[in-house]
Amino acid sequence: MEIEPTKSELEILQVLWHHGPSTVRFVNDKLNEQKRAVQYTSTLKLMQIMAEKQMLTRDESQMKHIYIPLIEEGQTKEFLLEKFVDNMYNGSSSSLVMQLLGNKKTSKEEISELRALLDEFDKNNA
Amino acid sequence: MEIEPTKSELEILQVLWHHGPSTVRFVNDKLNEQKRAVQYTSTLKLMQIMAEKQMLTRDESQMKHIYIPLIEEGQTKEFLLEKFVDNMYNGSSSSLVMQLLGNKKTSKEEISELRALLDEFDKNNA
DNA sequence: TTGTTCGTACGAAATTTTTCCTACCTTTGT
DNA sequence: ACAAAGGTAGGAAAAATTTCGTACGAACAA
Repeated sequence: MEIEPTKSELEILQVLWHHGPSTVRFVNDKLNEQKRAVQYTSTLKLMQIMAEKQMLTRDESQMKHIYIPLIEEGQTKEFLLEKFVDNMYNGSSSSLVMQLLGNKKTSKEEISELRALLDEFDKNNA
Repeated sequence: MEIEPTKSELEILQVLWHHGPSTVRFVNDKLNEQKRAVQYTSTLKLMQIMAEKQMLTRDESQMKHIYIPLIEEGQTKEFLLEKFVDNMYNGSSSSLVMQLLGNKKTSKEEISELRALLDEFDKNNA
């Protein structure tokens, strides 16, 4: 993995990962709903660039091109998370989680969820 | 908190947080040791800009100015982590931790560390 | 004293990322 | 047929970030 999506590229990838292959129009609408105001041609341009970079591919058989992510969600996020942990917490995952637990915005539900995950993990790795 | 350090700014902040108030020379040396080749004047410029932005302040009483972080480590990292979780995992911390657990690079030690953290947390919040 | 080293200031340039204008083509509705 | 709506392509510009050259003063060593 040598591909590091920029902030805006990641926004687009999220839409495609979440909703599957989509037109530019669809992605642009989602961004405007969920994120911020952005012109159609800006999104178009970015997605074209992403296709050049081999981050996406597209089906041009119809006039409305369908864009398809070429990089896999889990793999990409794992890569980005690893970089984040390295940069911010000197590679220590537990430091990150400690920060998470100290964060007021992390809800009780999230925390019991965390505990369940860890139990599950232990069970499978006993 | 409205201050969002850039990638390079964060590198500088990490040095200052870790080593305390420092000269440009010191920070630049650390960056070259730990990160990548970068000219002295580049680091200088960046730290001057950060001072303008009120991210740092400096003691100019000596010729070698001493730069001091104005934003707090924990608070800043919490903010950045929250944004990361929002952007990448739609705000779900447990999704992030799940990714962490699935990551081969997360060691067994890290995981028992995690479990200990969670136990500790529960004890204090029973 | 004099030259070398080390510091800051400043401006400009290079790079990266993001945004949008314009042109032009296709589809659709009247 | 024709206008309106919606599509892509491409270039340029804007914005954000990063890098560095040059000038010049202070400290220091010979």
